Amino acid sequence: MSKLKLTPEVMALVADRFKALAEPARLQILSCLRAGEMAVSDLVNETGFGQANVSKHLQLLHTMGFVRRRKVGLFVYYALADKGIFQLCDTMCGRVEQEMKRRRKLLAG
Amino acid sequence: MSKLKLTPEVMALVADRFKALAEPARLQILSCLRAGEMAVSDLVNETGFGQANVSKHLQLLHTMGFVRRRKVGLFVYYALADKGIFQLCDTMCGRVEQEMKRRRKLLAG
DNA sequence: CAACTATATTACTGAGTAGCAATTTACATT
DNA sequence: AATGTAAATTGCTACTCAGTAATATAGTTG
Repeated sequence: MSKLKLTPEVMALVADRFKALAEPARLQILSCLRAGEMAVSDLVNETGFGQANVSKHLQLLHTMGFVRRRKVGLFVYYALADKGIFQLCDTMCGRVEQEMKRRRKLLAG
Repeated sequence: MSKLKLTPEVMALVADRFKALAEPARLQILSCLRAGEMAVSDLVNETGFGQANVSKHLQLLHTMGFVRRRKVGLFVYYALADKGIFQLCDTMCGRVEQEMKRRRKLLAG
């Protein structure tokens, strides 16, 4: 319960984490990882993004604590660090959904 | 329960909303609004940001559905649109806190 | 209507970063 | 050791956007 004080410094840290999720490419990568652990090359194939690109996105997601890595020989397997990411994405997804519903109702009315 | 399909288009919308929260200035504005409805000029005084700057941030937050507006004479009062924003920010704040705890433990050990 | 005030908008500059190509690093196999 | 492969890193270009100053818009008051 030790509530963290919302100093500008803490807010910058929070903002950094939101920024990590503020990129469709990274959301897509996280979405892929929902199915389970995957190597970088798998994610490259799955998403169609370039290898360097995927690698950089994964570095950022790892730095921000959203994914964990596991090295096996040449391969590096990435996986979601915890379930908390779902809550964040699902909450935001719900907001989008609600907004679309409101929009539809407005057009219909 | 009507789960929205995670098409790239939907993910872009979700990313846009995360992006709105991915800015310390906007988090600070939202944090101010936690105390209650405020006019633009109040937020300018409270945060120390420029008027144009605050206005632009508020536009974006409004577009993304995070704040509602209410015009009274010359003044425009902004307020948090709902409680859902707390959940998002608090969740992210919790992640930061947990990370700092882990960091401290690592240094101590 | 003229002067004033709160907010919004516009035009601009500088900083950050996504994406790509090329290279490097790390490990494996022969 | 030499070759091959997966992932990381680097250098680059193009684009986005935060912040600011100046201006425009909308409302109020004399």
